[in-house]
Amino acid sequence: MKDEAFSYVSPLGAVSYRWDGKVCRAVHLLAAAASAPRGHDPVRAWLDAYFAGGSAPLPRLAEPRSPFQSAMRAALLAIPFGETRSYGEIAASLGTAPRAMGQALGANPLPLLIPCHRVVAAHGPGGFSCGPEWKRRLLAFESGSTGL
DNA sequence: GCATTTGTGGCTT
DNA sequence: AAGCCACAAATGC
Repeated sequence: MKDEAFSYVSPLGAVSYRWDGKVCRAVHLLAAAASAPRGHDPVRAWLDAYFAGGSAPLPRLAEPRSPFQSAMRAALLAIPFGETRSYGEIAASLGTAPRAMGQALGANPLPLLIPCHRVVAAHGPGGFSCGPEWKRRLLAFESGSTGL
């Protein structure tokens, strides 16, 4: 299968994702702008809807590497738009340790699609795989889109 | 109140 | 199998 790398230029930055025509295999948040987006795929539709300030049904994502990531994905998707959960909350929800959550989230191949940016530390901003600025940007965006 | 240490469970190599 | 980690809660100061 040919997983093509698409680039989506969002108001918050450039997002690169891999779409093989059926499922979204990976998502990567870039630091700088990239080439103009070109394909018509559910991923792009979702991104468009998301950055429009709303939520949309996720495209078909690649299956998680482990069952745990599946649960983690569900737990993350359960977080409402514009809200944030702590690692401890998610960890407790999954019945695991907070540290495992950090690793699992960090190993998450599909950031943004899976709202891992909505997961913050209990007493701090936490971290982000694709750069803390993205997390901050996304949270600020969601915060402004909802209550404003 | 802030700094350090330990407990913890999954992920990467 | 061993090391690493995007945390949290409990001490120590």
